Amino acid sequence: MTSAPLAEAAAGTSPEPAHERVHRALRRRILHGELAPGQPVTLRGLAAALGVSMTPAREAVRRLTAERALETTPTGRVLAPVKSAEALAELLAARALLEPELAARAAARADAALVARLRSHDDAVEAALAAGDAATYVRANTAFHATLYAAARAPALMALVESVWLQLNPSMRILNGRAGTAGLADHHEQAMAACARRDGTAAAAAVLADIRQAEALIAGGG
Amino acid sequence: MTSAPLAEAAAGTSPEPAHERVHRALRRRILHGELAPGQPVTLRGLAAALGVSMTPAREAVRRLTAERALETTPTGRVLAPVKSAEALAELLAARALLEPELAARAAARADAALVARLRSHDDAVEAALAAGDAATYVRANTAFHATLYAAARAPALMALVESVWLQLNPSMRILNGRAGTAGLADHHEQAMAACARRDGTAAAAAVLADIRQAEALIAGGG
DNA sequence: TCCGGCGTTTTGTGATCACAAATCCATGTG
DNA sequence: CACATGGATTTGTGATCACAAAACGCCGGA
Repeated sequence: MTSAPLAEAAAGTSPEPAHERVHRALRRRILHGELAPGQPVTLRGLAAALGVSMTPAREAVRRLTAERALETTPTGRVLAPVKSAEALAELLAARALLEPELAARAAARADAALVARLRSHDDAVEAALAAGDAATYVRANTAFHATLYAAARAPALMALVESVWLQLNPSMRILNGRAGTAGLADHHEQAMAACARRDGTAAAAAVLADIRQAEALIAGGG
Repeated sequence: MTSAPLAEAAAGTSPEPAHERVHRALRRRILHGELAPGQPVTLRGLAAALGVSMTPAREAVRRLTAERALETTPTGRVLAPVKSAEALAELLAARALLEPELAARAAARADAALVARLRSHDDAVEAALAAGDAATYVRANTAFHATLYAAARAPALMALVESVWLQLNPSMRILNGRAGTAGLADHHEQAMAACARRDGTAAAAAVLADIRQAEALIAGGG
């Protein structure tokens, strides 16, 4: 197997370790909500799927479990965690504490290019919402927030928020699947307007409202 | 050569994996500030120090790097991260966002036993401060906060805060080494009083003041 | 005294293997 | 028809190995 060491060796510029590639691939799947809660992740299966041996697969899984994106049972089995309603509420509380700060910092550094990228992601959000495509919605919504916060240039805070998303997104997919109502993008609009004005306070308020809306959705959906 | 599989096998109740033991041991060292920033951590060295092979050592290191407690250079070397002043400020900002919430939740659930445990840890803090023992101070101070927040029963928030501590503590040791001033425990006193009264707001305020003091310390120390 | 080059040693990486435990599934029994 | 029980299979774990690259130290020259 893995008879082909991949053509990227020809590029020469990026001798990326295999375990990092596995980590990013699995992380992306989780962040996009493609991994259902409770779904097991086997080392051999993951390794075979990406054409590597068990060792880098194990390293990638360990990293994700450290980020709480995966869960290890007492017997060593690894699976996407099933979050209780209380756990989801706690994660949303964490978002409510962290993300407004990130939004405020981002808005203070915003420029036209950022607003344009945000607009592009928000269009995708609304399109997915209209089409009832839950998976695409989660991906686009995450991309919107990630793009906004990246402008804050606060890597440590960003890492904390991403850890929360990794825990939240698998469950969000199911949640949004049954709550495909409209009008969810209003706060995105406010956030973009705040960025255009470099208004950090308004951006923080918009993001907080966005999160509060998600909280209400969970509380309502039970 | 790990000739002795440890007597814990006799207990029978906990067949704990080796990689978890390595992870906890290394994590404890980092949390206690025993690992100086920039100090390298070699896989073989770590494995030999704990009597295991490279594989579990590698897994433990991966977990810690995922928690941002360790850093990987482009060449694969692993070392305790050297934080810039901006990075430290960002981490303290994260503490200021998260810990007051945890303190408020903890105070609402506080009982006499908790206050007693906090008192015990705070005594150790003041003793270490008086003795100028930086390492013990970091350990006792962390134990005080950890004990308080554990009462909040918010595991996800707690995990985020612990990740911040892991990044902060190695640098804190150096910082406190040169700033051994007195009167630092006042906010701990206020926090314990707030817990005794079940006053969440006051507990949050006390913790926030504690963190602001640390921020001022860093800003002053430059 | 400082600096560049070269060989040795150290180090991370990924694959493979043996082993024990857990899981799964089918079968038989009440 | 529900449920326990048996064995076959899957799975995580930890050790070991070969390999390439990086780090280190030494030495000679300017």
